[in-house]
Amino acid sequence: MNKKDKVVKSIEPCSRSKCPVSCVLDLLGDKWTLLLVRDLLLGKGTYTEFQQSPEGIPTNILAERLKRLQIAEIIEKLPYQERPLRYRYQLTEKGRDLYPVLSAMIDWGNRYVEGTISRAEIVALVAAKKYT
Amino acid sequence: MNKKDKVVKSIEPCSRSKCPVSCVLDLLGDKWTLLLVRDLLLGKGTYTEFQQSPEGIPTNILAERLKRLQIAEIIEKLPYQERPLRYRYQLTEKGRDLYPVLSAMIDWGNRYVEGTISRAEIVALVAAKKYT
DNA sequence: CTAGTTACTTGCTATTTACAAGTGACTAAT
DNA sequence: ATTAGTCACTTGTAAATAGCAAGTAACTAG
Repeated sequence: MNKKDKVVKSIEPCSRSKCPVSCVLDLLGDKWTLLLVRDLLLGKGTYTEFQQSPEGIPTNILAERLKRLQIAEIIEKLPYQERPLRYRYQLTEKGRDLYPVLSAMIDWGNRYVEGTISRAEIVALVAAKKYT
Repeated sequence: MNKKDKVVKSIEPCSRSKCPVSCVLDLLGDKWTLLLVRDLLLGKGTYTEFQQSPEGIPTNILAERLKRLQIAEIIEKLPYQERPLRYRYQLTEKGRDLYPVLSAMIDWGNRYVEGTISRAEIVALVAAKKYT
């Protein structure tokens, strides 16, 4: 095999078992992927917007995760301007339907992890365009 | 520092930001941890029961995750017999309250990942004690 | 006293992550 | 026309984590 094999392997879900939890974790089970889904749900869409989120995702990981999410058809990349041609990422229906998962995480985090900002605060920050 | 420093670092949640999603992922964002929570919700509790789950968790990872979940007070280890003394792990209230997260994942997985077994099938397998 | 079971631990290799720096396409300013 | 700047990545490398096989400790039953 060649050196230049930096192809993102599409990570066959259900490689470990047919359990839906296991399959979902094959796709989304890491520290960064659902943070991108969160950003997208909150209205972010460009590479630099993702980079600016407070967690500070490394750029190689960002690029790799965006590719995997596209392959999984959770997001799609669409041009939003010409001259210069620029793209933004957005959730597909499949991606938007991850909202209940995020929502359950927010509730649990707010209840059990001290110091987390509340759902209301998140919404307010987004409304005030102070979300970074 | 000594060689014998195999202490499980308690992974400070909120190390990256105060966002609840980020904090929850600090705790549970990997391919194995929520699978253990699933097993516990389905009634498993011993080390070998976890090992026998179809995904085949490596034993060092199993031991490490169990320690982290105890530190996070998501599970507790309780003796269930003497001679020989044996322990089983069980969810705390904090742990049981992760059910909505798992539930949302099951729904999404059933809808979007082809070939996953349905929630009904999981429940049936558990009822028939055929869940491994 | 030997074999078996349970619950891990250790050693080693392979894969993944993190961080810093670099690249290429394009545009706007001098 | 050259230079500087922005955006969206890519590359290189070190460090951390995962995966696999084997080993160990405590106990018990035969």
